[in-house]
Amino acid sequence: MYKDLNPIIHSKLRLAIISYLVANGASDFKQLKEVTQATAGNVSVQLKKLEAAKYIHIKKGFLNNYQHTAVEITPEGLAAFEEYVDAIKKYLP
Amino acid sequence: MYKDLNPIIHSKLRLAIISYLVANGASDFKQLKEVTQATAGNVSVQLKKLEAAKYIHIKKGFLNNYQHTAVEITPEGLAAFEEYVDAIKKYLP
DNA sequence: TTATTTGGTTTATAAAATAAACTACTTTAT
DNA sequence: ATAAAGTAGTTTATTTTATAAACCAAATAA
Repeated sequence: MYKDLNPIIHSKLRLAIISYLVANGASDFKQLKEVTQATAGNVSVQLKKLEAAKYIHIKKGFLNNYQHTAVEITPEGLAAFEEYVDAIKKYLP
Repeated sequence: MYKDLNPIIHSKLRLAIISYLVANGASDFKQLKEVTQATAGNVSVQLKKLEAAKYIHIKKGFLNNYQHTAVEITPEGLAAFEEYVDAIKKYLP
């Protein structure tokens, strides 16, 4: 069933972000923007949606006097990603 | 880059439809509606988008007095699907 | 001190996804 | 013969999404 693809994960940019977090551990706003090559606005919006879904945790602070937004995946986020992977694999040869 | 995921294929329902066509050859409206468990309206809209992208070919006719909409994937559709598969695999463990 | 850069957020808009309502024709029941 | 029900889809309306442009605040450089 096509609805098995969790729409929170399925978004192109959110999938890229979650996938990166799963593969590389914790990250931050700047790095996620770089690796995805998305605009800052888009990254900001999608991080908020992932946080609202409790798939990531966002911690704002400072690093070398500049603001710094740390991002880490939650256990729920990891579980949702794994479910998503199982679901989408059914569509791939 | 997250933009490598072809948005025409990436849609949940369109991915289910294209994937089914690739795996099972030609199909028709009714069968695609059944296997995806989507509403008729949603199937109708997504088939039109796939046709507009020239990823499928739609042939309307009659079968046992009832209208019948045959659907088959085009070579462009198959190529786009294969590219999509390569792209999304980069996000999966 | 006035630019410029860094690190973001908010806002505006266009595009998507989806289901409800509708159309047209066929078959069945009365 | 005609009303009711079923088949096969399309169109329309509505809610979400995705996205980038414009914006904001603080730090550093000129």
